[in-house]
Amino acid sequence: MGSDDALEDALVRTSFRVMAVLTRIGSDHDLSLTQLRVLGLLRDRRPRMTELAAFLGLDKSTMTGLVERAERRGLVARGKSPEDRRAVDVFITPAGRELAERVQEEVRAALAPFTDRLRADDRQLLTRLLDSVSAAATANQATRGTLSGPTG
Amino acid sequence: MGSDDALEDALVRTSFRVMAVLTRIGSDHDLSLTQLRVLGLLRDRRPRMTELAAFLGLDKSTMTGLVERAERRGLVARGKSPEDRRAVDVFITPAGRELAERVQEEVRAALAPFTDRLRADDRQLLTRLLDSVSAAATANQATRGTLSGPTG
DNA sequence: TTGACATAGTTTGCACTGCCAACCAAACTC
DNA sequence: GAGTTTGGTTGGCAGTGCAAACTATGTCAA
Repeated sequence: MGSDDALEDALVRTSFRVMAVLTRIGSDHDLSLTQLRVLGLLRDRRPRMTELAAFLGLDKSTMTGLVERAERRGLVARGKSPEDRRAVDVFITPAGRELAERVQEEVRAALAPFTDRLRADDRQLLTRLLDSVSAAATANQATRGTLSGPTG
Repeated sequence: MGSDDALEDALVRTSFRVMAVLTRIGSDHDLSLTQLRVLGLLRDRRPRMTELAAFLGLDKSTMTGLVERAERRGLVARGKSPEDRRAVDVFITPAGRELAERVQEEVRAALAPFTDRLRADDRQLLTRLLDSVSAAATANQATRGTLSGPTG
């Protein structure tokens, strides 16, 4: 098999570091990791509750509370779909967008010190490699995500 | 400064993918991300409650419940320190160690498909670059973490 | 030695996260 | 139009995590 697992272990270690940064910055703004993701997702989407839940890998009942609290804070809003009167779609408010952008900047700034010690060409290389890994994960997730529907 | 933020964004994206894998595998074994970390940490340490909390960046009161539940499941145990009768140190049980190792293998296996599409030399390169980033993060965290602990 | 203060953990109370099962309402199906 | 599926909410439950209050032990100084 894959001889040694150094790469997998390094991915896990690094991910925990990154999540620690995200958690800290999120909590500075009273946002959980999940809410951070929601805000990020809504920046360029206007999904329905169920779609949002699928994106996040959460149960739809979890979304109700998540959106409800974010709505109470004025970060997102719910709209009724004209096509399907059952459906509720979720979108980000101007305040939510502003917060999402501020948080993104803070995250970038907080991560920069860790990546700055790399040379410019290494930075570019790392970006490419991570994108490659991430893309593989996405493709795989899409495969599984589809399965979660009606059948196998 | 750093011109574009592609690297920081790639780190965040990849980290979310990795955490999704960890979350899924953890939940297969009824373990939260935090419990996964606890078990991992205890594999080669026998810290006190407060040290453990500092490692994880959590409040000590949070540790009480976390350890209590893991102890109830027989994964960890508490021991009284002979030097300081206030102190409680935490260690992993054989069952806990076995579970931790099984989970680690599953995580490696689950991540392998994503990294396998890289060529061997790219894998090695990525490992080196991630370790470099991770090490920088550790140094930085150590600086902050140490302040709460006894000393440097 | 005693009194003041610091440290290690626990307890209590609170809000949030996330799941499941049950439910309602609107769509689709035959 | 009865039966089923789909979209979302509700209620109940366990776990996570924080903050404040508390107990017990340790430390330091007068």
